Amino acid sequence: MAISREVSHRLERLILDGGLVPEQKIPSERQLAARLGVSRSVIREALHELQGRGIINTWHGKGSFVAGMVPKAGGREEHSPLEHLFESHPRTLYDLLEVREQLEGQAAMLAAQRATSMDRHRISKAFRALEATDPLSNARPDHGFHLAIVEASHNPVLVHLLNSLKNMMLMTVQASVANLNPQEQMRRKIVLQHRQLYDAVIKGKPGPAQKAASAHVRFVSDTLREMEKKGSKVIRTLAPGESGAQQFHPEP
Amino acid sequence: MAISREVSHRLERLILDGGLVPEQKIPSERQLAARLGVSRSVIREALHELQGRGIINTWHGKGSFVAGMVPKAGGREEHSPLEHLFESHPRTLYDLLEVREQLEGQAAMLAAQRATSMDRHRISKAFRALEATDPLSNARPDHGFHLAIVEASHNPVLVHLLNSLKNMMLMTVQASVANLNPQEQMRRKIVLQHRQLYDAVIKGKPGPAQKAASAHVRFVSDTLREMEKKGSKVIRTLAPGESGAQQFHPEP
DNA sequence: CAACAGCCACTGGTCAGACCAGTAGAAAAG
DNA sequence: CTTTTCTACTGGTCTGACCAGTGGCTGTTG
Repeated sequence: MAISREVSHRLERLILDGGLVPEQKIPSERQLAARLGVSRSVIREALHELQGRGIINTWHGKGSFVAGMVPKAGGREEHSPLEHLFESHPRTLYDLLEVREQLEGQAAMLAAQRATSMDRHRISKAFRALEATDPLSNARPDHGFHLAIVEASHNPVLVHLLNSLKNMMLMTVQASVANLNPQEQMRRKIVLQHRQLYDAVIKGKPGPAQKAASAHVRFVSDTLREMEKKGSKVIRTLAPGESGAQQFHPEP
Repeated sequence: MAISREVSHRLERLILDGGLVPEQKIPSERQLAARLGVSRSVIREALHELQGRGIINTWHGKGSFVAGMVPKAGGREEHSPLEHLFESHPRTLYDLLEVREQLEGQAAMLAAQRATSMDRHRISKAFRALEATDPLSNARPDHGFHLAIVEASHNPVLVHLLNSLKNMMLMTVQASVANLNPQEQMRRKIVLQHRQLYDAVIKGKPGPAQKAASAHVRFVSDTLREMEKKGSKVIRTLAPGESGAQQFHPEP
């Protein structure tokens, strides 16, 4: 097998296992060449393969960076069968939340088991940003916090699925925080749930982490349901400029 | 924009527009370099991008050829990022099984709760077919049984996800039954697990149903792992004629 | 004649070193 | 202090060489 192929596989594996994390800078071509004992051409060809499959982004003069493993929002409009179903039957939202409840729980459990010190650091950072921000103004910290946990599960399949589900939700429903936070009472509960989840994951308690994450999604789902029942219109429009997915893909 | 990117785009466009036909040989790197007035490095990097996307295949000493899009029954041939990842990193199989363990459990639980009389009838029918068939000869009854249960969960998101995951598995690994059944001992265990799952769902016991389904997937995963460790090559080729995608769409 | 071995002109794969072109931070100028 | 300039990075391109598979042509040999 060609060396460049081996290199690209090695890097890809490293990224999937969490050795290299989204947004993280990859060593320069010259450094990689020296460290792996191959010529720079080989490195460049390997990096171009990864570019081709959207795993890394490269900027002239700055370097190469790991891209998020999320389906691209920009570019081609591929309406998957599921998305189609989703648009025509908004009630599917609760089916989706039902599945998310399960998967977020599993992700939190695995994160509590497998998180490396760097994972914990990223989760903590995201958590601090979450607590520092007013959730009303911005949904990003909330996404960042949950994403950090999911990625700490070191299961690329899980990462991909949850990202798809979340993006799909955002196409129909404004992020849950925007819907729920207005009520101060709700806001407090959510903050508490986040803290419980954070503690469980950081302290490496799989069981409590799973329960906390599941309960959180469950709470959001139940509350949305109740709001709709009471006639409060759930915001189903997307805030302009917030595709929910693009933020992880600053296109080169 | 980098020249190599322009070249790869130009070639991709050419291929998509039909200027270059699958199986057709692409001009040699040196020819392309001379004809486009760029260095060979640029051509090689562009070709590596196309390789990364699975658009071309390259063989040392022979040349580069336009990859034939695998003609699937459905017609749509989008190599999702996840599928791509999956083909090049077989270890992801266990990540996938890890997620399936969770989702199949949830599906069984919901099925036990929500199955209508018609659902029960379909499940029973599929179960009888499963017990009547020799699993060695055909994997369809096994799929049919699990599918009936998943559909009885009445959660379209769950149905869709598990269907996708199963299809993805079949692209890399021959259906688990084909790998496991040869050992009579394994076969008995699997039959027993199926029966437990069936009983729990039909009798409307959510908890046991969930556990049975999860345990079943877990057992398959563990066994596959063990087989690979012992050196037994897990069949990773697809049986001819079974595309794995068409057989799970009996939906009207 | 046919079958074989060897040669040779391809193909892609790798290497080395040079230079161009953006970027960002440090140092010098205002 | 702010602004400009310099400098040490980053990736992008080019050149020319050599290694390594592939397959066809050719001369030898049975």
